[in-house]
Amino acid sequence: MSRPTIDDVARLAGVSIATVSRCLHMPDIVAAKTRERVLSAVRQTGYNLNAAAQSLRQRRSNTVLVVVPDIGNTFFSEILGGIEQEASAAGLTMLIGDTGRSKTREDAYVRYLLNGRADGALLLADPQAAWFEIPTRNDLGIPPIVVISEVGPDSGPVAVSIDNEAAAHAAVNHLIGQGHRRIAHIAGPPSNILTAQRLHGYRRALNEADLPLQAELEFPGDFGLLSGRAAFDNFKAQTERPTALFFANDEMAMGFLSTAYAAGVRVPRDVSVVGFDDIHFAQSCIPALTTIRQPRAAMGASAMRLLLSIIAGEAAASVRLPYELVLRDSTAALIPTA
Amino acid sequence: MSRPTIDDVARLAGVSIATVSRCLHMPDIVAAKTRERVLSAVRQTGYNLNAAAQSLRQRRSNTVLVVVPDIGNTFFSEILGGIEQEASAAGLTMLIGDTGRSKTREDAYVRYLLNGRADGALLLADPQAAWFEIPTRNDLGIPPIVVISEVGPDSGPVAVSIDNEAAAHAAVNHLIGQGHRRIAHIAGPPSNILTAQRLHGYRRALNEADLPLQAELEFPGDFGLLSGRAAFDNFKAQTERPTALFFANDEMAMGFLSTAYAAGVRVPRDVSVVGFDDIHFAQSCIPALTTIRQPRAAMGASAMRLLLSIIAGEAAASVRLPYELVLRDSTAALIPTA
DNA sequence: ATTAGACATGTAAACCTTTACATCGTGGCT
DNA sequence: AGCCACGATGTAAAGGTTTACATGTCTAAT
Repeated sequence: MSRPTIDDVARLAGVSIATVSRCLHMPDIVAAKTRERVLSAVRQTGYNLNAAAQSLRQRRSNTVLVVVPDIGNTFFSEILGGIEQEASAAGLTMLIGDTGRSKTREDAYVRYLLNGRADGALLLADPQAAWFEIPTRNDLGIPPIVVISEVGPDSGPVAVSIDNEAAAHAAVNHLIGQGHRRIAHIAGPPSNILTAQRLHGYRRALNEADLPLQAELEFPGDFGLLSGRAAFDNFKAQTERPTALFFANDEMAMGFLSTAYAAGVRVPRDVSVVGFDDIHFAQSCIPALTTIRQPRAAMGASAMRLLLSIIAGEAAASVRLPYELVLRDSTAALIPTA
Repeated sequence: MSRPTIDDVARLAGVSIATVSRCLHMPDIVAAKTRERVLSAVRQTGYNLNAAAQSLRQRRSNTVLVVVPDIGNTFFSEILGGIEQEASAAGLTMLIGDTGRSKTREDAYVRYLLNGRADGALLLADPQAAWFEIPTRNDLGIPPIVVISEVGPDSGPVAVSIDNEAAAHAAVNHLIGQGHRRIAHIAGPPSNILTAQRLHGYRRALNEADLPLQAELEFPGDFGLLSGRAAFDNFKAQTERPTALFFANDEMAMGFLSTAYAAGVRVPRDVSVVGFDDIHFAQSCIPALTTIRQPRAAMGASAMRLLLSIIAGEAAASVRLPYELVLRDSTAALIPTA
């Protein structure tokens, strides 16, 4: 009826429960003959370890929680790969919590961590308030947290990120270098910390090239396909259209590309486009998208290693990794109009 | 140094641990004044429930594990949304395990479930062997499993799916209805159960229209962007090119679209394209992709409800949900060549 | 022959909750 | 006045491991 326990195995094998436990975790210190008998009893009973009891006793769960704002965002998958690699090398199981940007769900995962179901958490982007209300006092035995992507200026938790401001600056500089003078920026959602940083990079690049900042060239956006479409309408409505667009992420750029194509506006002939993130589909856009690549696998791995060392009680500081401007076919030198 | 326990709270509030527990779970049966004192003690100590102890005592974890073969595949996100909704309504936390199609990782999640860390599991697509070696004997207290998408003919576990064979048939029939006679199919990976079913649908449609099955019209594929590109090379190399292509998923179709575009082959003028899944980006392909939509949210919700009822000890049978052929711009009537 | 030590196994405590049952006090009823 | 019932709280057992320590056996060195 109910799960077999270690007692059942011990009884069947004619040994004590301590020996069973040892067979399972340190097989080499138990006599070969005994071990064989025990393992056979394990098979016969269909025994499985009770993780709750184990966690309770060991005061750890051998699990790492990765909290993602939106699984649908393809940006995250490669990061997860990097995390998994390091996690499983350290004997931890990686579990993903998808908040769907909902406060309720987010709270559920905060509780999950606080209740000791995970030995630590990795937060991907867009960290909402709930996580920062967690006291970091490890005198309370609260599991450590590492943030991937940016954290606010108060920078409570340890973080792994690229320099978003510099990357945005590089992207816009590339456009300026190609002769563009009227460059628009489609921003991310205002709530996102990255939005401000990428916007700053955009503005700084314009400033340094003595180009004017114009409010009508800063389009709102929310990182979704639809924002990209809206950006096209916005673009089209302008009396003096920008010749280049810098999107705060690839998905919006893709939304723009398809809408523009349908409306007969050609990229890069009529307008150059730069994205941000280098998501999987960026290479198969039409045209292939020039964008900023973040070293996603490395970011994940790096964050996981950081988390592990904090769990191990070592001091650890935030890490900044290099980005890369990937030149593809969506940008071209400005053709001076006659 | 270490986590505060319920004892610490009880001592501080001057009550027994039973009262503390009651305050946390059934606040209304404890006197208002006491409750207040206890809750304040909880705040002061920074107490958090120890999930391991709770699970151990209650013999359940209030967690559902969702196993995904590849988080990067955007196909899954909407399914997860449907699952989450039902799960949280039932008071369960949804956790995602990403196997990355690796046997090792998959085993890790099997163990996770078997160890009682989750009260049940939902498998998304591509179920590998490991899961089916799990004895379903619930006399051993093994948590139940529900599969989303197809299961093999032996159909051990309960499943939620669409009729892939019929859907493929409908897709190809649409092409035939538009006058196409030479229709190719780009299959999924041979290991995937869906591959065979979609292939059968394709073949049956051809058969019913008295069109010959030709080996050179059945391209291999693996559901990835690159297979789509390879399909283009394959397409281009044929002496008598197909006039329509039915891809076993959208991602491959997208790979084809961008390659074809770059090579000057126009869709749907030169060749019609149908995908499968209706992933997020299908609407913003160039041209927008005709495809089969699976009711993803409904599939997730349905599977979760099924799992819940099995957990509750009720009998439950597999469910089949309706699909939909979404007509967009990548297919057109065949223009008879002069 | 005696004993130190290595090796294999057993004993029992600790990990932290939940919950059935017991206790105690109070107010309402007869 | 005495009793019942009920509401609020306490007591203690149970849930299944891991692991420090104890025990016992055997080998090898003196």
